[in-house]
Amino acid sequence: MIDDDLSLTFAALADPTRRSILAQLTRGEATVKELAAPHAMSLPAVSRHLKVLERAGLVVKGREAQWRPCRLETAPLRDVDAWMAPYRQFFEDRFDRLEQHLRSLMTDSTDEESR
Amino acid sequence: MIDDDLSLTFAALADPTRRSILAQLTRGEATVKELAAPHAMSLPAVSRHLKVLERAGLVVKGREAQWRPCRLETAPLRDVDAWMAPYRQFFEDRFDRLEQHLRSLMTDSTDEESR
DNA sequence: CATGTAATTACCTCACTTGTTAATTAACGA
DNA sequence: TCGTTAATTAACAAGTGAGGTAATTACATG
Repeated sequence: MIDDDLSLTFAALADPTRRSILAQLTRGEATVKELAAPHAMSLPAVSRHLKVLERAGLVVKGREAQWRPCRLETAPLRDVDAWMAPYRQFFEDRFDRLEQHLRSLMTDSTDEESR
Repeated sequence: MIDDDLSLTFAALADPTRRSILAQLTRGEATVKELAAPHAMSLPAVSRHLKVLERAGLVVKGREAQWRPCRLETAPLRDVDAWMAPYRQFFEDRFDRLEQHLRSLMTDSTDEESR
């Protein structure tokens, strides 16, 4: 994808293996081999997944001897969050309404207080 | 993509044209032709983009004579929002600190009311 | 019924992604 | 220096994505 940052980020997130890698990295730094371990996949494949995440800015790779400790970088996720903002009202309203509905159900079943 | 819902959603969002279409739909329903108008692209191309969005559940198409009024559906975005939750702590801390900083700047410059 | 409009489907092309195995680079350590 | 380990790169196959034009479907209307 020769696209913008947001497209790069979304494309990076559009793969279960890569999302799994990100989840792993929330538990701290890890080497490529460590990140590859839980995935039924060759090491080069995981290495390329990491490259995609790196290109999207979601992962930063360091160098320690022959290891490449990978670290989570959430800046692109903040951009996703910002992109979501205009859409949030479309589902947060309904959620609020649902929450309100559930709350009214509770008050109805237990005791009075109509509005 | 023979993947899960989240991958389908992220893949659908990983294209500027499709995100532009979603933005258009926040301003109300629109036909395929209307959605295609702002994009320097053939109608079939836009039709296929809509199919991707539809498959991801982000767009619902109705039928009115020969028109297919498209409507925004944000349920998948709520799933994205939920997926982001564990990562939010990694960047919201900083944002909260910024918000707090800005708020303190405001109260400092205008007048009192600390807590 | 013929015509025009909205939209999709068919067909083709080009480029990229994802996975594999084999080879290569880089660094440590006996 | 030789062998081992970590990781990447090379080379290949298969699948997918995105675009175009041409043909087709579906509906409305003169």
